[in-house]
Amino acid sequence: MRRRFLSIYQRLYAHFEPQGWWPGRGRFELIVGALLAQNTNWGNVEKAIRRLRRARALTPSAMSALSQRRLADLIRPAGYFAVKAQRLHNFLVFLHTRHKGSLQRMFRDEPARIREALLEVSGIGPETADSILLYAGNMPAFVVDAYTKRVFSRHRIIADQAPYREIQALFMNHLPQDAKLYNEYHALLVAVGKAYCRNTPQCDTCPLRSDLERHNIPFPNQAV
DNA sequence: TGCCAGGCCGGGT
DNA sequence: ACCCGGCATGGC
Repeated sequence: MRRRFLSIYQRLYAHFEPQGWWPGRGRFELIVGALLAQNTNWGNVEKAIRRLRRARALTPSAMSALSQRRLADLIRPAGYFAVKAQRLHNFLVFLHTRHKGSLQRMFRDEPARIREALLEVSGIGPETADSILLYAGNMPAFVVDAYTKRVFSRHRIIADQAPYREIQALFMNHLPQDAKLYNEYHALLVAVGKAYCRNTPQCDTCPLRSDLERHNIPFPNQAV
């Protein structure tokens, strides 16, 4: 099983360019991106981030100074703008009360404790918490998203209804605890998911096709 | 045109 | 412990 997790990664890595998700961005911008990206097209998230940058609102203190209404207006292109403005606000309150508004302080904590604390914030669920740990904190937390579930359940490695923690544990128990690896693996799964593993799968040209064949798994678009 | 995108919450069984 | 409706914009 350990080999299989690595071979899937290697096959994806060979097929796609390195994805380099979120390089050279500030931590706060990454956290904002993680919240805005919830069930949302990434292009729309980038628009919202650009608007925030233009408004010089991409620091915790600057964003805290905005009214909910103004914040919601700035992030409008990302969709769900009212809920997301509230969620950003919830995070800012958490950061302020628990870490004096300092991300530096927040990330000094143990990853497991940060995660637990983040999950207490309304609007931050398991995936968003892990995205924050991984992409903003450079901590080895594997991020499980809709594509991860889809790709791996179609390969019969996990059940379709498998709970988040179970899937995450599977990855983390079978891979080295390496933030860089988790970052790239997750990004590659999104890439292959978008290109080949939608509702109508394109398995015949998918880079993971040989993996399906080796394990005698019928293509999802074939009758089982 | 309709469907979908890097979820999560709150209320109901 | 699940299941579901709601949340919303922009791109194809």
